[in-house]
Amino acid sequence: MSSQKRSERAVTPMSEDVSGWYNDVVTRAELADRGPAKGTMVIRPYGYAIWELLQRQLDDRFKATGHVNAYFPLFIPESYLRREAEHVEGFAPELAVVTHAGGEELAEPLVVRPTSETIVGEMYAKWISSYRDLPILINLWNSVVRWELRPRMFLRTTEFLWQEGHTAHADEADAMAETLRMFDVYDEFARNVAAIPMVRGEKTPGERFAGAVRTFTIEGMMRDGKALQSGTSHYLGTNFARAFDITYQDRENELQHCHTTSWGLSARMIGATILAHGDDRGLVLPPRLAPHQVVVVPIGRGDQLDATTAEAQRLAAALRERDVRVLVDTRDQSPGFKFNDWELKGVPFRVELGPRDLEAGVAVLAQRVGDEDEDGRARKHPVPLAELAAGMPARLDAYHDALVARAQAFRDAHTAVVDDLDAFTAQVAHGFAVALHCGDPACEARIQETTRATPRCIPSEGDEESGPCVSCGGASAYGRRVVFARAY
RNA sequence: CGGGGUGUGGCGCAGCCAGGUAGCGCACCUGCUUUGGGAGCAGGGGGUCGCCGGUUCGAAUCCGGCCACCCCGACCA
Repeated sequence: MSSQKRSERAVTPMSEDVSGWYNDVVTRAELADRGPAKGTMVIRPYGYAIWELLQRQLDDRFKATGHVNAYFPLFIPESYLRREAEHVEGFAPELAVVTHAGGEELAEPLVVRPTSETIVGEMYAKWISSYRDLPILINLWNSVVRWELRPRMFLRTTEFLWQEGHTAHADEADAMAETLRMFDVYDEFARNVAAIPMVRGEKTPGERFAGAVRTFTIEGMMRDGKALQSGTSHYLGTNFARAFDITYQDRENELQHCHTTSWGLSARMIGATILAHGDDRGLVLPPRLAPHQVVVVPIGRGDQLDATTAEAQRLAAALRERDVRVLVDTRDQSPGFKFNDWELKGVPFRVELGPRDLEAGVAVLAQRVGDEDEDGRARKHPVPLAELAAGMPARLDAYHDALVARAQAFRDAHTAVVDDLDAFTAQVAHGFAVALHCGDPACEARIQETTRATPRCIPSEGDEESGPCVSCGGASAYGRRVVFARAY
């Protein structure tokens, strides 16, 4: 093939233009497409299959920790938002408001939910009256709308899919335990399902959720060294309980305010997966989020193709028996086309099955990443057909572990402790800077202005340390170092 | 909202400077040949040239205005 043809089909190299690369991968791998209205996107079947896998595995974890699902309305009376001062202030700029409906102006405008704390609070107030009603542990799978100035598919769209958990508890200890429990669930999920080792920690006051007392976050490092907030868990104290009268009578017959929590993880996690694992060939999917973990490509023509296709189907059946998601690609395309197509789509393992292989009783196995030759091409290994299916679950697990290790190594290589502003500025250009900070919001703002980096979190793991602020030289806050990075 | 860029078949582009009614590659359809890294040949379908107005015998092309989208900032899961 001519090199011209090739470059036309390949995605924009990541090294050249990360945004261009990202857009190419999302559209060419058929994960999503832009919707007609600004900031909207259509999640295509391949992308939605990833979402369904993510959703199911996360939902299992919610159920295992005692939560139940429910559905709350899309429309919220505007006045509800106003009841919690910080909450309104935080969300006012990105609200979509419905003022007309049924051909008439509404008596009270309705906001399209940007998040559901307020309407959940209103209903919880109605449902909770005794300590016997607590805790209440509800999760919502829905979409929310936040009017974004600069949309990017999966990372920041006007409407996005997510889940939001909302819980109410008798006291702070209970609510804090819940906040941290779900924080752990997110962290574990990110590592064990999305294969992304997260930096976990607490948000600084300036970065906290509007209306929260404490916010915990998992931050992933993308291949360009930028941070992506990938899940947050909030302890809301009694802020919403006081705003919405969520009260209960305790054993002593005293009226008490509930302590509430909320926690959310969105389809942005798909964006995180793309940006954390992808390469110049396209998408790299972790096996537990891959709609097809194995694709089998039968090769040959005429009767030979019939024979290899039949064998491919037998192999696929054996793989399915072991709960491997497998697809036999019987499209009327050349084998080379299929190899490239499935590499672009990030499928972990590819099996080639040709006449020569049938003869030898083997199949040719290649993996998407982690086993390349000098030219960067996936090595091909003949594997006895009889052993392929039985060994696949272990191979998938090993592949997952290798992705985690690779991402971890990348993150470590792009994270550095820095103690002066020059080193800080250089570091955030390509990774995370771990620095002492005074905690002054004005100082945070100055850092962002000059370096475009923001405090991502105060890491949960980390030695106690104090000293001069990396920026202003004032006394450090938090008793430990803060992770700074440019963020998506 | 500031700075940069782009609008021409589904996608990527040329044509515009020197106006004459649209072309290339990919994709698509049909047929034959092919199938171990993006197949070949032949035939074919598909475009109000972002929108509105102006100049002109005639506008994708020149002039004025508007709009949309993308990228980089400010806001954000």
